[in-house]
Amino acid sequence: MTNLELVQLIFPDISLTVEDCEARYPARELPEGACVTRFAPSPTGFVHIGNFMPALISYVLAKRSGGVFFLRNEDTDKKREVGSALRLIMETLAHFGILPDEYEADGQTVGDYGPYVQSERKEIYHACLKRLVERGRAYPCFCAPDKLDALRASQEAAKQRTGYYGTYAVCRDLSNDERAARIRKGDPFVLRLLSEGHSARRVRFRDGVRGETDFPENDQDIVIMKTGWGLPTYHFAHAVDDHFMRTTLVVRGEEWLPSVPVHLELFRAFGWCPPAYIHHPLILKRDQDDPSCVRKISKRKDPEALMEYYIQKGYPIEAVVDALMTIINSNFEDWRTANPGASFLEFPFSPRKISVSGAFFDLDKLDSISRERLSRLPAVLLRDLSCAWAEQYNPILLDWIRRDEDYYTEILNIEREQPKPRKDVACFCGIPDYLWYMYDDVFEAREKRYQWNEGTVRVDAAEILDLYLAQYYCMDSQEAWFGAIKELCTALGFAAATKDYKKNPGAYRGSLVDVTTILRVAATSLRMTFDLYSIMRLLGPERLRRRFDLALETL
RNA sequence: GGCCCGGUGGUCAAGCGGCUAAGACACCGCCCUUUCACGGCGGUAACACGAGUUCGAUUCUCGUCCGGGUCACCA
Repeated sequence: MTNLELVQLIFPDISLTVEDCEARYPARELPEGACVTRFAPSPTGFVHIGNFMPALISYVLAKRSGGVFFLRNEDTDKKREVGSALRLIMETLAHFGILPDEYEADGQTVGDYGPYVQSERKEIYHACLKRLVERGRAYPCFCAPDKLDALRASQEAAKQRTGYYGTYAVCRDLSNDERAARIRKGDPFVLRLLSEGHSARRVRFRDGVRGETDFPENDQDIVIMKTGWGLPTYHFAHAVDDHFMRTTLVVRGEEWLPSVPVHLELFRAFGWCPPAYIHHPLILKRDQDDPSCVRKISKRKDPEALMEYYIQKGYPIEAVVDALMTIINSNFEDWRTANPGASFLEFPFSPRKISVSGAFFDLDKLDSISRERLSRLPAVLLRDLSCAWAEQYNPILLDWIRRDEDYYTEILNIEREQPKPRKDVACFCGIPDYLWYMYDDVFEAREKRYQWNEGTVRVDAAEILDLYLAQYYCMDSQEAWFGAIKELCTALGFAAATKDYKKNPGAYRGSLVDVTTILRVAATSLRMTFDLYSIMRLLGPERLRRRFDLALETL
């Protein structure tokens, strides 16, 4: 039996050819130097930071070069597929401003190189598989999983390289007649690549991060079509899809580096030109339970591995992107300092500046970047962003905002729109802790400890608070108010200037700091708050009086 | 175990044969200050180890050690 007859037996219904595909997916007409990149997730759940990283790099590189960035749904593993995952992935990407030029969603296909869902590309894979079988570069393998397990075990015992290769590739040597007979009998089978590689020879290729690299050639007869629905494996789909979708640059994690020889052999088997590759370093994590263990950041163990984490916490998208870019590209931070307002797309991204070793993702650093960004936002913008976030993730904050948006905005505006704004909040979820005490019901309901200075006594505090409300509640301006505070100090025998007190502590009951601390703690229960004048002004005398009464009871 | 990729302060990292080895985050101290914060100034802290090449190695070579990745009909 000839290869052609065997092909007919395996793929009786496929009339599509590789040439048809070539014609259907012609080379893209793009400007010189434009790259075509893609994000190719498998729809198994939330977006992992390790997937977001290549998506971000791919997007930047495509956009900056005037190229195309597309989304391909790699749903060939039907066991792990989660139905809603693709939608979620697209939403997450969109949340961070990454919008693919070509994609398929809700039955809508955008772009000329689709379908963009692998399970819908079966005919294309089969056309390519046909070609390989015809040429004798692929063959059906009937080895059952348990047989392969046994093979591996025996190889390990004999200290041999494991895998399906050389003389271990027993189905290689089946005649086409035997193959046909078993197929007709209904025996399940996979299709394997017939590798022409030799492990003693080496393949050279250029990685965009590391430069020239070489590996032993692939000599494994890897599975290229799985049993069952006849879907391709990742390796095969990668070659076929990225060829016909005319991808010019594949960005993926370093964990793929060892399989490059496989991919190169696949491309060569078809006579196709492989894309350029960038293998970026992995994001690592020190294990909580075992600090000596460093590992790939993991969905299961590390909440911050999911992009969803940053959305839920309410980090501004620019901060997350900046934090990631800082890790990816060693000169991003300097650029950001020089261009604080620019979009990350303006950053002259150079693959050669991608670092080569794995990195810990530092949440402190993210917080710092985020604080900086949030502090530069006008109050109304922060109000809108945090409100939109609260609608999704924090009904309590939403309630506070909705009661009186202007009041909320005024609180946010305290010490904000000025050259050196406060940097108290790193994410929207930090806002309630920042301003809870400005809401009376929250303030009164919360169990709290009044952070009085050591030695503060009731009579002193009462005297200060009474006098303050009775005579010195002056709110014309910050200056007038502060003047009143000083006057109050003098009237009660406190030093109005800290320096005077330091010079001669015995001459006073205390200093202005003691007085303002009493006022602050009485008003908020806290020693650490934003500007006291603003708090007093927003609270007003009635609410203050009530708070002062409450406070005195704790002394 | 085989193959691969790495190894500069706690973290991210500049460096690309000659430097007192940048910077950022974190931490500590001081100053400023009505508190906090912001800001300013300063500080602690690093080239994994051993050979070689060289007048000279963080930088080049080799070895050792350590870490990571990968060896599926998962991607």
